[in-house]
This record gives sequence, structure tokens and C-alpha cells, in this order.
Amino acid sequence: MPRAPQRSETMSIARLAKHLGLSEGTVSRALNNYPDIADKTIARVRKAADELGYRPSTTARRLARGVVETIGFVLPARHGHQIDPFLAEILDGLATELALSDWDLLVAAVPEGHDEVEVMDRLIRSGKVGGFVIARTRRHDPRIDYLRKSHIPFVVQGRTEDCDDYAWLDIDNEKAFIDAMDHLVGLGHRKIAYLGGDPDLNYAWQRRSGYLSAAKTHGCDVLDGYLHDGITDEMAARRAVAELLKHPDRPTAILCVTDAVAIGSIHALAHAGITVGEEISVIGFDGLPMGEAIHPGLTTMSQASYQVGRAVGRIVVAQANETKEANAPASEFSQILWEATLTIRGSANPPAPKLAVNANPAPKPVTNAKGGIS
Amino acid sequence: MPRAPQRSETMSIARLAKHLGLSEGTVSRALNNYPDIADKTIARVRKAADELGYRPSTTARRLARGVVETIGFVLPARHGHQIDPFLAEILDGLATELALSDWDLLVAAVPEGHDEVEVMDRLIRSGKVGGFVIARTRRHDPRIDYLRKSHIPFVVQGRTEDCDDYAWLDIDNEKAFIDAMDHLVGLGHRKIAYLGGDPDLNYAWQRRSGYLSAAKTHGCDVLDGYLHDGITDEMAARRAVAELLKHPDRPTAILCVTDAVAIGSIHALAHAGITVGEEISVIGFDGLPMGEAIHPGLTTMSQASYQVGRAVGRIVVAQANETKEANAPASEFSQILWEATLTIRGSANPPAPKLAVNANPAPKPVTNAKGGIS
DNA sequence: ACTCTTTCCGAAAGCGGTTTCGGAAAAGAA
DNA sequence: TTCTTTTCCGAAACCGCTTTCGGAAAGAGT
Repeated sequence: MPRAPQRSETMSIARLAKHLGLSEGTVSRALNNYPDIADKTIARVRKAADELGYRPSTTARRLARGVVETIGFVLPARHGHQIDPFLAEILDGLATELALSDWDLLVAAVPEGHDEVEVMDRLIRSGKVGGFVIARTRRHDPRIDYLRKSHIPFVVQGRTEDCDDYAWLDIDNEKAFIDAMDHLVGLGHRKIAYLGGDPDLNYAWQRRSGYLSAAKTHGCDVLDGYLHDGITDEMAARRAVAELLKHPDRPTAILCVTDAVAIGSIHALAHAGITVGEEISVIGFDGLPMGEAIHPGLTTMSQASYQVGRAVGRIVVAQANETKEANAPASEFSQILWEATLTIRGSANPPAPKLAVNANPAPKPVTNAKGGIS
Repeated sequence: MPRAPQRSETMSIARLAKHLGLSEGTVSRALNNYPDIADKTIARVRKAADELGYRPSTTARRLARGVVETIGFVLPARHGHQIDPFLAEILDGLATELALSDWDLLVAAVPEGHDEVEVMDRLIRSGKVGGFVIARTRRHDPRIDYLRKSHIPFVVQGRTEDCDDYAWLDIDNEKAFIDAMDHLVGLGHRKIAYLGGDPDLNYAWQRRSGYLSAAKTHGCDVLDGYLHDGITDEMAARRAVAELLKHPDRPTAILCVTDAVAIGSIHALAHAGITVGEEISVIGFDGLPMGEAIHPGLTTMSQASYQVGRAVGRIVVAQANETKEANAPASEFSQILWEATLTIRGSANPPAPKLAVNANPAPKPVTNAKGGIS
């Protein structure tokens, strides 16, 4: 029985076909460049198509073809505090890259009382997405356990500890923090404290490892009370700094897991009347623009989040196409490690002479790499 | 002719129906709570459905029903600089709210060489979205001109100058800046400068208007050189501050269009050896967490971006449902104005005595509303 | 002029659901 | 018990597009 309200106004392939005096099938094949359609027919169809402003319904196309050119991204549940600043950057890059292949980006939040895997499962089962991008990866991550069995393409920004059977793109956090330590040691520091984040998050763990390993290499003792974990916001950073300042053997430098923590620390130090970049040096990680605006400028390890987003997008689409062709879940996984770059500004300098452990011929302090106002 | 590869593994309504010994139609109606299905049948179907993990294909459902429960969000083209910090917050709120109604959020970027309207048009024409949310609204915005004719539900975060025929949710920027001015004047300031943003963006324009109108009300002269437009990043803020400092009648306070500009200004001032919050006061707008971490803390007008996102999501879904039922584009548009709230921290205080124009009994300076470390 | 190929297009069967309609079975009324 | 109502489910027509298959028309070969 015919449906009641004939939804007629939209331009469909049927109208186009009728308009051209061709069959729907022919029009479809013409628009999809099938070799068995005469060139001039193709031309004629194309012309009419964009004259009439025809765009095939992706819904119908999906149903017929059985593929979903949409990748899903689940926003990490916000436990109270703010969303990661570079998540937006990554999303931007991801969306940009996907657009180039005519893929879409579906962003989902985790409703109260549900978990991320649940949300992902719904998205897959209901056929809303054909792939995933994961971020804020934990050392051991249930989302990835789930995706491994799901047989759909996905790419991880970051990686878990066991990471050889899926595609990922990570910053070499360990090396970055070794580099940061090298820099500090090169400046003459030996007493270096570390403010770390949630050790379940792999990036935090890797950075922590970098710190510890470099400390060992350089023979810097990590004194009791030098290493603080679980510093995830400015308040925590302030408390930790307060403790460091009370330490009998006060550190000359503080390495921070993120810029946010570093900025919190700088504030706390300034508030305690300590000149950052002279009495105590601080280094962060992220390269947030804010690091340039504070005083002194924040020396930090920068990562190009937007580019990370783009690369991840490229990889996931490539993987999806590969899977489609080979009809098998891709034998080779793209696994990429990028390096963070050290951005030197005013917050890290040689330790104050009286506190210096040895008499290195240290370079003189920089206040700000970019210079002051005009 | 039957298609070649029978894609069989997925759980479809057909399998479910066969499994139950019912027809597909009955199963469908059972799952959608049609009144003409026996209660126990409904129960039986539901049970089997989630035992077998059946989720109806949204693609098929959309095709059959002709509705798309997806709203689109086009990321503003990034002309070089960083994405807005609260855009991420808004997206988060939006996605969260949409999830509650089982709607999806499609995020699109604007590829190089295209414009936003073009992207939106493709999304609509190809049936990928059934509604839109717009942000970063301009005084006169082509996206809204387009949407007005498109007959699909949309909600604007912000508004254009002619804004009576569509739904929007805006912060009362003008009032916010009047309030900020009142606060400064109440503290004893008379010589107040303004660092404004891109006047094409309506929020910037509204804030500017608020500044000007309050200046007039209070009889504060906006001296030549007090008002700077087009300050969109920290570098521009620094340059503008440098000029203000050279001004023959140096202002005692600077009102900034955003926190980013305010923070840039504070840096520039500090760099020039000026004590912010004493010699010169600074007020921003946004309520970024960073404003709390710098020294002195930034006095600012705060807006709850996440809540804005949620509210906007609620409105757009409501509007879509309404349109569906009434089959007409909603006669009443939800138009909401929220107020920003003043967060007082250390960056704004009474002007230094020697510079004070009149001898108000001014309150004594606060260094930081939240107090120092521990 | 008459086959044998090619070239090109139409017919039709799906994809996985939804929704109208009609009618058999069960329940109520007489 | 028989005739009406109700209750409940199956049949079938789409939604808009894709893709296989077969065959008519046109070109090539002799």
C-alpha cells in the first residue's frame, strides 16, 4: 500500500532520470563513472545533475552500498574539569582531513551513568559509524580492547602499553622528557623535581618514565618528595609546589607534565615571591599559546595537535579503504612516533649561582625568546 | 537479480523476525510500541531483541522515515590562529544534550578554498544533517541568510543584528560590558581604555557598544587612542598596550574584549614594569581557567560555555520535533539572553591614589579572590 | 547483405527498515 | 450458539540508490 504523505519536493534520482528520459540505474552508473555508459551520456547526466542541484542521498547510498563513511570520536567524559585544550585542535585537524576524502566526523559525548565503550558499541551496532579515532589513551585501555574485537578500522592517538596490533600515532613522550631533562642538566640543574599527571594515562606515564630514566642517566637523585603524581589541575599544582618549597633540599627546577600544571606552578612560585626562571626553573609540555603570554614565557615541549589530527584522519581513512578492498583487517598497521620540539622561553635558565651544584659555564638567562613589546 | 555478496553476519530485523516466527512488520511495530501489538508479544520481541543484541540500522530507519536525527556544526575556518577555547566546551555540552534525545552531532570543517555556506549546503542536500547549530556569529551573517531559506531547524549561539525570525541564545554582551564599566567606575576609574576584537563578530561589536554606552553614561571621555579594534591575539594586544602606555593621558584601566586579549595585555604591562591591579587595572571576558592561574588573577566576566552548549542542543531538538509535528516551521522562536557574571580577582582595583581623578572612598585592593597557595 | 562483436542502457532485485490496510482469530453480545 | 466487535498480526508497498544481468542497437568483418 502506498505511504500516505508522498514526500515529493526533494530532488531524487528518480526525478533526475525521468527528466533525462533515462532509467535510474543508468543515471546512477553515469554519476559513478561506470565504464559501460557512453561518454556523452555521462556528460549529459552530470550537467543535468548539477543544474538541478542533485545530490545523492547518503542515507540511501549507505543502505545500498553497505558502507558508512563516518568516523566516530567519543569525547572523554569530563569529570568536572575542563576539556583538554588540544582536543579541539585534534578535532579540527581530523575533520579537515576527513572532509578531503568526503568522510564525516561524528562526535559523541558519554551521558551520565554510561561508559565510553557502551557509547561506542551503540554507534557501531546501529551503523552510525564505520571507524573510530581514540584519544586520551590509558596505559591499559578498555576502549581498545573493545575495538580490537570489533573488526572496524580505528586509529589511536597515543597508545596503550601493548600496542603492536593496531594503528596509532603517538608523540614520543619519553624522549621529550629526556630531552627536557637534558636541557635542564645542560643548564646546570641537578636537583630537578617532577609534577606528573594521572599515571593511568599513558602519556603521563611515559613522561614520568622519561624523567626517571634521564635522572638516572645524569646521576640526578630523585630525592624523596621530588616526584608528585596525580597533578591534574592548577590547584593541585599549587599544593605540590608548596610542598616542594618546604623541601629541605629545595629543587632548582621543576619539570611539569603539562603546560597547565606548569602555569599553575609558575603562579604558585610567583605568589611565594620566587622569581621563576632565576631562583627556580620550570618546563612544561604542550605548547599552548598561553605559555607565550605569561611572564616569564614558558619553556615547553611543543606538539602540533592540529597536525596530529590530520595525520590520524588520513590513517583511519586509508585503513578503511584498505579493509574494504582486501576484505581483511589490514595486515600492516601504521604506527607512527612523532617528536616534540623544545621551545625555549624565559622560564628555564641556569640555576642561581649560589644554588648551583657545579660551576658550568652556563649561558646567560633569556627573558623571552620572542622579545618584549615592540 | 540478487546481489553477489550476501552481507549476512549482521543482525537484521529479518533475522529477528524469523527467529521469533513473526513478520518483520510486526517486530518493527512491537519495538516501536504500536498500540495494536499484544503486550506479551511486545515483551517477547523486546527480550529477544536485546538477547540477540539487535539494534535497528539507523541508515535504513532514516530512509524509511525520512528524518535525520543529526545536527551539524561547522567549525569556523581557522585563519591561522588557534580555535576558540570555549568552542570545545560548547561542543561538549551540545553533544551531551543531543545524546539524551538520541540525536547525533556531525562536526564538519571547511576545506581550503570553500566557504561555510557551501559546506552547510552539501550537508543538507546530501541529507546528512537535519538541523544546525551556528556559533561565532557575525553582525550580518551569510550562514543565517542561507539557513533562513533552507527550512531546516537551526539555533544560533549569539545572534545577528536582525535576529527576530530565528532561534538564538546569546550572552548579553552589551550589558556585561556595561557592568564591567560600572565596576571600574565604582572602583574610581574614569580613564578607561578598550581593546576590542573583530567588529564584524557581533559579540565584539556588542561589547564595544556596551563600553561606549557606559562611558557616555558615566561621563568618562573616550579619548582619542583609547579605543582599539581588531585585537584578536596576544601580539596585537601587546602592541596596543604599548601605544596606550605612550598615551599623554594614560588610562588607569583597560577593558578587554576577551580573556586572551586581557592576558596578553597583562603580560605586556608586566613586561613594561607596570604593576597590574595597582597602576593599571585590567578586566577580561570569558572566564577561562587560565585567568585564575596567572598573577594577578584576572578579573573577568564569565560565561558558562558548557551550559550554553547544552541549552542550544535542547532548543534545536525541541524545534526539530515541533517542526515535525506541526509540519510547519515553528511559529515561536526561542530567543534567550543570558547574563555573564563578574568574577572579581586581583587584576582590577581602585586606581593608584596619585592618579585618581576624584577621592572616592574606594575599597582596598584584593590580590586574589581565591587566596594563595594552601 | 548477413553474421559476430561491442557498446550501451533498461529491468529488477535488493539494502533494512516503516507504515498502511485488510482480514483471521478471539472476545463480547444477543 | 450465532453474529458483532475487538484485538492482533501478516502482506505488501515504499524510502532512494546500487549493481548484476540480459539483450537491443550499432559497428565491424567478410
